[in-house]
Amino acid sequence: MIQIKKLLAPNYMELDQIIDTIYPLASASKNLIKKSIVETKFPKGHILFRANKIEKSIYFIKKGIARAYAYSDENEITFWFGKEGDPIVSMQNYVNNKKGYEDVELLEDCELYELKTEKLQQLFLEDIHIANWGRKFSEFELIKSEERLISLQFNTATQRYLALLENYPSIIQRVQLTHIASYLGITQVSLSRIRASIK
Amino acid sequence: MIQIKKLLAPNYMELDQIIDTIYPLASASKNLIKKSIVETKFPKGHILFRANKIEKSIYFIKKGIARAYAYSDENEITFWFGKEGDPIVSMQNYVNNKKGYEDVELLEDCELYELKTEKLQQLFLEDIHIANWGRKFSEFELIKSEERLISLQFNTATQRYLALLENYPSIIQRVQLTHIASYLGITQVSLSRIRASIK
DNA sequence: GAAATTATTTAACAAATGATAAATAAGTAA
DNA sequence: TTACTTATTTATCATTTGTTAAATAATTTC
Repeated sequence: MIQIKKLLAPNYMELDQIIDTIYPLASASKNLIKKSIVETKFPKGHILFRANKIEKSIYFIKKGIARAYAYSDENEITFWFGKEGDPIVSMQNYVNNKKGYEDVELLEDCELYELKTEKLQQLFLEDIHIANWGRKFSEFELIKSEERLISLQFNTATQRYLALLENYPSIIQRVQLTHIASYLGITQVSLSRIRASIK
Repeated sequence: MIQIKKLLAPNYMELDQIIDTIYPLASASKNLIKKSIVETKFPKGHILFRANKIEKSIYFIKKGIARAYAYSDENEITFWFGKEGDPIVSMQNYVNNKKGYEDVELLEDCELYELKTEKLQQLFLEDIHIANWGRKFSEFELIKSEERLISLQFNTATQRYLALLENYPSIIQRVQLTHIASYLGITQVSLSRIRASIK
């Protein structure tokens, strides 16, 4: 079991690759972004974003995984997972300068690239290529969000679990089932039943 | 009943207001966008987008309502409603130049503003203000998508119905319940039960 | 307006999921 | 290792939602 984990463990995701995957930039523009980015590390369990706070940065994951969750009544509900290469953004914050409704918790020791939102906003107004990079960034996040939405609306819990297993095996291997159940919109008891039924 | 419908019927949404609400533009940039837009009309029932086709335009709704739906097995599932002021976009198309998976059907006689995607993409590369306008456009769509996602994941069907009633009363008054049930992720029988239970 | 069509509600039973509690398994720390 | 804590599974029963069919209501067409 531990061997499988090791085999599937993703490598570090380098900054250049993250930036280029969103939208290829000529080096002048790319350097403007890179100059604004610093690397940081936090241990497993660190709360990177707090609900009801205005966060001043967005991040990209070099190494590790994270989850975003919010509260419904007393219950903590996970609605997002991020792994190597993924951005960590509080959308209400990033887009509207409003307080976010989510906490972001690091589920492993993480290495992150940090980018101050204010600096990025400034670059959007100064460099058309970076403005288009920012446009593509949100477009891709939107595609992901829509896929997720349709998966929730169209598929049964069992189908959603199988899809997660298929598309993001590393999440299931690295994250505890409580969080996965909540991400799938079901209880952890229900997820256990589903796992038993598909064997 | 008909009187209530009339009272709540929204007015025409003018193009300037739609553009400005996304991101205020100086008149030079705004005119570049407006020059690329033409008005069109289609009758109720018209299929504006076809699944598995590459659509060449995006639209904004001046007057009327529309829905997007896709098929899961044999079942048609509505996952989006648009009303006056809303954009009609096939995301896979707009973002990735890929075939969309959805049909878009007009649920009333509609007046639309049409904007050729290719022309808009060109403007993104030529005008930094329009690039940022396009960025804000996707950012706001992303916020809406995330809200929808969280509503699906966090709330019961009854809560989702009540929220729709609260936030988009015009949808419930103008759209048949079959579509609303499918949008809420439940059957129309189940929606009937919910409606009966909250009286 | 009457007939035909479509939309919505109601009823009865099946299947899936939730809630609670207890049992087992896995992981952590002394 | 052993004890302790946390995670996961299993069991039971209640609630919600799905499925199918029939009844009623609303809308459309002639």
